[in-house]
Amino acid sequence: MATPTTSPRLAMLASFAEVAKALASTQRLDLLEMLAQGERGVDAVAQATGLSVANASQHLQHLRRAGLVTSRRQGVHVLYSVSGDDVVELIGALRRTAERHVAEIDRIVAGYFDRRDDLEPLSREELLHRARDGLVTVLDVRPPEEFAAGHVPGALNIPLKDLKRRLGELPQDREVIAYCRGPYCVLAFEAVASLRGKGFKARRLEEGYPEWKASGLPVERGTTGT
Amino acid sequence: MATPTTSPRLAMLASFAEVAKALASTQRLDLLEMLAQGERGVDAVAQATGLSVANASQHLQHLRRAGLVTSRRQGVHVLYSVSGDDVVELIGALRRTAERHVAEIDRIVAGYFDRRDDLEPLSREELLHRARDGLVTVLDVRPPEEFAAGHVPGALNIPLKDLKRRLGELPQDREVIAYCRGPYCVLAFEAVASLRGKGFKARRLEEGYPEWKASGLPVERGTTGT
DNA sequence: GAGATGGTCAATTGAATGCTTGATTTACAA
DNA sequence: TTGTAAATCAAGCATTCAATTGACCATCTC
Repeated sequence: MATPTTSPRLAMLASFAEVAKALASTQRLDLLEMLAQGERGVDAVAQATGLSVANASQHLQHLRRAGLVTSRRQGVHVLYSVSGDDVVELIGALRRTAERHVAEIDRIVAGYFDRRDDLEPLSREELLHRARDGLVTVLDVRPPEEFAAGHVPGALNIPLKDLKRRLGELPQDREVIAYCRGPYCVLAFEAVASLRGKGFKARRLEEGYPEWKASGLPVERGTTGT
Repeated sequence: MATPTTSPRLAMLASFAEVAKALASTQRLDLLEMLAQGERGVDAVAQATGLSVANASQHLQHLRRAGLVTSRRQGVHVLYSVSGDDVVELIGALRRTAERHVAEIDRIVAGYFDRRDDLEPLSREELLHRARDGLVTVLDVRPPEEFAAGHVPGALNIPLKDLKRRLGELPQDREVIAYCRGPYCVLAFEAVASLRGKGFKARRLEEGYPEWKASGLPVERGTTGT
C-alpha cells in the first residue's frame, strides 16, 4: 500500500540499465576510452585493441544502440566517436566509484603504477593558471594522430618513444607537465619518470585529454608537430 | 607499435566493468534507489520491489561485491545501505546520459510524466535560498519511515495519500515545493498536480532526497511527523 | 562493370546471468 | 533445548552474451 510501484518508472530504470550494460564490458570500455581521444574507424580501433574487426564492429554497434557513441560514414570508412561530454563524465563517475570501493584496484595501482613516490599530480585548474603565466611546459606524450585530433592548447607533442631522442626541445628551466590519454594511461607516468631521471622537474597532469575536453576547457586541433 | 596495450590497464577496466555490471539490471537499480532513501532490511526491499527474498538477497550481494552497498547485521536483520554519496552521483550520471541519448526515455516521459505543462522545477540551490528567506513551504510526500530516515531540514511530511485530508496544515500564502524519492518519482508530480487543483501555488523540487543528501547539503533525521 | 577495401550481418559455440526451489545457517525468544 | 523468523547458500533451468566464422553489402578505383 505504501509503495505505488509504477510501471513507467521500471521502464525508465530498464533504459538506464541498457546504458549500464553497454559499459559493462572490459572491451567496450577500452573502445570508449579510445574513442574519447577522437574519431576513429572500425579498423583502427580493432587493431589498437586487438579485437577482430567483426567483433569490434559489434561492440561499437552495441555502444551506439545505447547512445554512447555515434557514427558517420566517410567514403569507405565508418567513423565512430563518443556522443558527448556527458559520456566521458559518466565513465569518470564510474572510475571514481570503482576506485573508492573496489579493493582490487588498490592492488593493481600499488603494484604497477607505483604512485607512492609520485609527486602530487596537477589538476586541470592549476595547469591552466601556470600555463597562462608561462611557468610550465605542457607536454603531450600521445602518438601524433591523437595529438592532431585534439590537445591542450599550447602543448608540445613528443610521443613517449621519441622522448629520449628529443629532449633538446624542452626548455630546462621550466617544470614539465606531462599528460596522455587518461588517469590510468601509463605514458605520462613513464614520461615523468624518464624526465626526472634526466634532471628535469616534471609532474603529471591528474587526468588526460578526454577529461580536459569534457570539462569544457579549450582545445586545439591539427598542428601535427612530428 | 604505437600502442603499448598494457595488461594492468585492462585489469583496471575489468574492475570498472564489474561495477557497471552491477548497475546493469533494472532490479538492482530499483534496489539501489530504494537504499538511497535509507538503510533497509532484505525482507523490506524484497516486499517493496516484489522480488523473492532469495532473489533480492542475491542481487544485494552482487551490489555489495561491486562495492556499491554495504551491510551490517542488527539482531536478526541484515541492513543494507548505499556505500557512499559517490554511488548516488554515479546513478545520476547514468540517468543524465540515458536522458540525453536514449530515445525511449523521451517517449516514456512524454507519455506518462507529462512534463510539458509542468512549471520549471526548482533546483536545490534555489530551494535553499527561498527556504532560508521563509518564502516557501517544503513538503516531503514520502512515507513517514523514509522521512524519518532523513529529509530536507524544515520539511513538512505529508505522504501523498494523506495529502487531501491534511491540506489544512499547509499555509496558503506561500508557495509549496514538493519532493520525494528522485527525479522520476511520481509522488511529487502528483502532489503538485493535486495542490494546484486546490488553488495552491506549487512546484516540484528538481530531484529527490538522495540527490539532496549526496550533494552535501544538510539533512535532518527523526522527527516522524505522523 | 571488376576488383579491392572497409564494415556489417547471421549462425554457431561456450560461458555467464537471472530466477526459482529447497536446504542450511544465524540470532533470538520461549 | 526447541522453535521461529531472517537471510544465505546451492543446485538447476532457461536466457542472454561474447567471440568466431564465413557470407554479404557499400564505396571507391580502375
